[in-house]
Amino acid sequence: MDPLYTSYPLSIDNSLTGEKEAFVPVHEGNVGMYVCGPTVYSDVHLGNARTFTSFDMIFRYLKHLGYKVRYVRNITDAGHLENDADTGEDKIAKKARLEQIEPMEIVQRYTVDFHKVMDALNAFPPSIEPTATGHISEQIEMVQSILDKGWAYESNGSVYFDVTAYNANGGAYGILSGRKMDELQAGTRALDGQEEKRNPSDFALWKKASPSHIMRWPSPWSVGFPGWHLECSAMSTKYLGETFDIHGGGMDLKFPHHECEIAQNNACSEQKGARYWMHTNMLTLNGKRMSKSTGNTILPRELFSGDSPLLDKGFSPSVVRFFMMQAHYSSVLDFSNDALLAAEKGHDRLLSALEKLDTLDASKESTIGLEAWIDKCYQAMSDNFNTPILIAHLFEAIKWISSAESAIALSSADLSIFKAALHSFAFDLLGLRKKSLDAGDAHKDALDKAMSLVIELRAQARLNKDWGTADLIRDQLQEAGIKLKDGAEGTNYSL
RNA sequence: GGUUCCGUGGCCGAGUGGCUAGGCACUGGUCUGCAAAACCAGCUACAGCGGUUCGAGUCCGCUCGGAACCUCCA
Repeated sequence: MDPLYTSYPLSIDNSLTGEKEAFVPVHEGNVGMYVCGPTVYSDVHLGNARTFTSFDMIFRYLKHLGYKVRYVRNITDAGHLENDADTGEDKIAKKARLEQIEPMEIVQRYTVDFHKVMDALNAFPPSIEPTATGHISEQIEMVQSILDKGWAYESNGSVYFDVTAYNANGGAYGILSGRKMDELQAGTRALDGQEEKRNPSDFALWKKASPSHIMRWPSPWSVGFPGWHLECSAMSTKYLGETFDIHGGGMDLKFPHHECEIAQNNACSEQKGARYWMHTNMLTLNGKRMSKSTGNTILPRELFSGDSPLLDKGFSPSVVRFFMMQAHYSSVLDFSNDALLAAEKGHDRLLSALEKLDTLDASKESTIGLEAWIDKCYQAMSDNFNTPILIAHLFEAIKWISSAESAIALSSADLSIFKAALHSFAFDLLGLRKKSLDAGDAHKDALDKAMSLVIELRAQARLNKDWGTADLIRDQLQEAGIKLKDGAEGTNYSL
């Protein structure tokens, strides 16, 4: 049987060209995808979580289509300059000194935290999660190779990429972000080492370490650390090759980070690295950019627990994920208490319909066009991963399932196809998770038994028209966070 | 100031020139001891002003408003 990607060919909005393009991988049937990971010097924030959740969905769909995917997402644990430090000191080292611990201790703590958040959001780990500090020699080799080409120069122990020379020799710095060279000259500020550069738009490939800089490695030029953009070029090349399929990251990395990456890759191997660039959009909170200084910020764990002045309550990771999937990855998404509340209701309705799916009976014949429906779902996803459209189609199916009089009938063959399709769309692709999986099963069993007893007692009271007792039970349970739902076939409850 | 992008019904959010996206809220109904839940039905918007077109939410121009980037940032 042919893989799904032949029936539902994928198209991707390529930010390198600005066009939506048919996706054709370098090696048929295989996909190499590199996504810029987090800098692990503080708590992962919600924006990071959105980006990585989007790429998790993309990873899931690529695999679902039948591709063999190698998904590489790095951990940046070295090499970024502190923006408000005039020492040119490593971000991680600076924080370490403030907290009086080892840099790698910071890295470890926030890496673990990051993994916890992504796990809660039901994101698969990438195939490879390389660290910048684990790939210093590869980065040094890359610097050397660019120097050999003549597109970089050494200055006082540091090495800078020579943007002017690169562009004079056929390079296209600015190709991704649409920036023109002359526009890049203005508006620079007094960064450390600026006087070492020939040109303000040149960027560091290797930086000589100041005496206070803790993270440092020997190199042919100085004891120092790699430049801001080098790790991604080095690691994507190492694990995916000089030319690979997809490179992703947040929109904010487009310039300068990804622009520099392309230049570095191109300078080394005359390949541009990735053929398809995908940029996920930003997340705002109550219509504004998140900012710690104004208090307009929220951490994933605060979102889950509700421990924030901006929220009435906590939202389960599956609800958060559903909320994110209701918007397209390439659109700005605004987080707010009200929007989350609305998403939660939709999410819960979707999941309870999926539970009801198991109780559906098969008929002799099908009365709906199941094939056409499944086709629509795949076409939405294959059209640049349009999860909001997929969700709209899912709600159409929900209507079929939950109509009281069973508006539809499905043959037993179709019923199992229908079940399998819904499960794979909701759980395998969107990555939603059933609530019951969160609670311990033993507790759940015990609660079920206790509740059926309470429900039985209330049913007796109602039979005796003892409304006082019946309503007391209902109201007290409500206060305890348990909601009774009276239906035609008896009463059940939800937490 | 420059680059990129966005402004869709009460709210959130899809829309790839012509065919009701969807969710939440709301209103009516079914059900019900009451309520909730559930189910059924209704709710037709595209910032403003011009232009192109037989036809524009969708293309072009201008105006207003917003976002990201231009300095580390998903």
